[in-house]
Amino acid sequence: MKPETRKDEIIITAARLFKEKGYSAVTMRDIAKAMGIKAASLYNHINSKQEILSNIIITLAEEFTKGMKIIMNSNNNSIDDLKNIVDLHVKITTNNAFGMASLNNDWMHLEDKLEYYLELRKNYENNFRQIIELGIKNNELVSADTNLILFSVLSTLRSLYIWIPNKEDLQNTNLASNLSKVLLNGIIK
Amino acid sequence: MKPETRKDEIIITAARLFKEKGYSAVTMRDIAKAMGIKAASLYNHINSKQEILSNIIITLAEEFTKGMKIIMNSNNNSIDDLKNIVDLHVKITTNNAFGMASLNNDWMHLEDKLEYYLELRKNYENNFRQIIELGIKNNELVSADTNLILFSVLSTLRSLYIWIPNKEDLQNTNLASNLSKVLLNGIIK
DNA sequence: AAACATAACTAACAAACGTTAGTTTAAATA
DNA sequence: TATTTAAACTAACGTTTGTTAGTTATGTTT
Repeated sequence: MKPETRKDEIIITAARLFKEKGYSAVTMRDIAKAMGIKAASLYNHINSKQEILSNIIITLAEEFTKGMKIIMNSNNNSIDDLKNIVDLHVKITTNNAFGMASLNNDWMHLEDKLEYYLELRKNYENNFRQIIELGIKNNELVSADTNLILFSVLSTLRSLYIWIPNKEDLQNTNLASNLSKVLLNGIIK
Repeated sequence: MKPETRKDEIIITAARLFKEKGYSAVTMRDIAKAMGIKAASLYNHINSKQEILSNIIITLAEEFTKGMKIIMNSNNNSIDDLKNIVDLHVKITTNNAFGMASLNNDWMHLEDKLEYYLELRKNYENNFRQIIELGIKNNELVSADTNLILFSVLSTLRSLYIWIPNKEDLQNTNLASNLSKVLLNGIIK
């Protein structure tokens, strides 16, 4: 996530501040100050505070959608699908941990894009659930409650943004495979 | 979490709204409206908005501290300790899922009580880590990275507040034991 | 009946909010 | 050199924010 345009710089700066205090607690003056300019100057590059938020969230949500589509279209078994989902979360979160905080905590402040976001999320979860159900059906996974497995795995993956920036000792090359072991060993048959 | 005093009613109402939109996005007028009164009337019962937040969060944080102390003082093996921690989270979250949202997402808006909260949280995580380390040392748990196990389990437990209110199909009597299986089977030797 | 307590109210405050309008500066292009 | 463009600026706007002060209504206790 390197800034290419001035608009990108604003979005990246905002995402960093949104992670620390949440969307509602960050003012346009906060964002401007972090960039060394005045709040009004931001409006040469963006149309509204809301636009910053939806840019952060929708970009990420679409990355997940795209990644999931590739996984669903592959002909792997369920366990490899799950490992690829872990990889997907680790990769996206490593590239943009700040943005992931907004995705997790500030999606309800989306206005125009709220409905679209909720649809993307619903579809993502449904695909995830489908992979788990198929794994149970094919006897690759233990037959625990599907929603409980989904909840457990997804909760951990969604919390990655909190831990990844703080832990260089968990080097990211191995993080995904180590995480897969801890997360999936309990449900693999 | 039944309201006993008018102050309790305010805190419970506020917690519900805080869960939906976050502390910063909820106004005193929002809270008042939800109770059918005017914002100024709230100040007959509480001293500030901040007081509402710290009441919600510190009460819960101290419940966790108390529960952890009991677990640490028992002479159980590590696996039973972990199961008891799962129970503790399920119990507290079931009783006050709204408040748990504030604990997870709005702790950074604590002012006077921030330092105290961070200390409670640090101690809790250290105790949790200690239990895992002892389990590995005693050959009860697989020797994966301690912090990775801690992160994985704690992420799921901290996200319970999102799922518990929506899922009556996961009946709470069995939730804790089912969750223990999914969460812990992967790390138990 | 008088005094008190509880819990609401109206009205207003200063500060902070997102945003707009119009202007200036400096660098790139013609 | 003249023109254009990018990106900053100052000043202000109407609104919303948390909060305070003083008042009123309704029961409860003396």
